[in-house]
Amino acid sequence: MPELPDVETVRRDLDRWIRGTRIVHARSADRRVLRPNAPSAFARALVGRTLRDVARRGKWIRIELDDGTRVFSHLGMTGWWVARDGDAGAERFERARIDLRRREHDSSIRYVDSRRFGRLVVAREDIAEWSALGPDPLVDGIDTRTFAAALARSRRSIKDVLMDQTVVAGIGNILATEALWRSRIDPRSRSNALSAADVRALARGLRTEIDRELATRAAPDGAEWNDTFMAYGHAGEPCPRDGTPLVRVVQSGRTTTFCKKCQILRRS
DNA sequence: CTCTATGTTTAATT
DNA sequence: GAATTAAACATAGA
Repeated sequence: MPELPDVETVRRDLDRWIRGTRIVHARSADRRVLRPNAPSAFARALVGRTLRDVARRGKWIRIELDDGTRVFSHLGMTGWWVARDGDAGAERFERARIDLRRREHDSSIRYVDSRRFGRLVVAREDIAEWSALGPDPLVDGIDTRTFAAALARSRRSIKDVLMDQTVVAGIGNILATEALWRSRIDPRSRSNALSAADVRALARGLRTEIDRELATRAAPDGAEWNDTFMAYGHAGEPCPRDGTPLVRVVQSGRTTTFCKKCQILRRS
């Protein structure tokens, strides 16, 4: 589920479901997802409060309550939120539920996460993970000068640097793979070897791919996980641009798929 | 049974 | 000390 466009889609859903409602029950027994808080603290902080707004930076969602309490949600690899009727039974892999009172009938939102890499953190102020995030492409935009400076600072591969949440928040394996394909840059290129034109192309590629994925998720058929990618997940298939078979390499433990012909290795 | 997976943190190694 | 890399986490699906 996770990566900027997916998380933004969840943020919009949550905002629609919960803004202005009052929490009548809250429960989670999952110490792993709640870390470092205890289950009792989660319920105690939420019950009776009214939900204000839902913000997002990178892959983190921040829900603000009327007393200033903040609930941070990270979806990990397999997390998402669903809305149900107040009396609906538990979902498969449900890790937390928040029951809401609204005019006529009650509703309930559920956090579902099979692998439990996601987190739900209750705090009185912003948590370190949130504050450490770099600029968000939608909230702040990607400033070419700042972006270029950050890329020039590292000798790591451009693929690794793109996924560094302190450089740009919200880029995961898919966005990095797709943006590099769009900007015709070999993912193994050293970050500090990119030219000014490369940096501009990459910023554009990121923005284009984010907008495209957001539109895909907002489409009426609502497809959440349909394969609309040019390179990601297509190793061995022809590059949509020039037909050369896409190759697969592993960088920092993550699969990267790219075209050796049109994605050129930058060397300094 | 084996392999891979949209992510992050931490331990180990260079 | 900084930078890399591997392992770990927990579970599903091919």
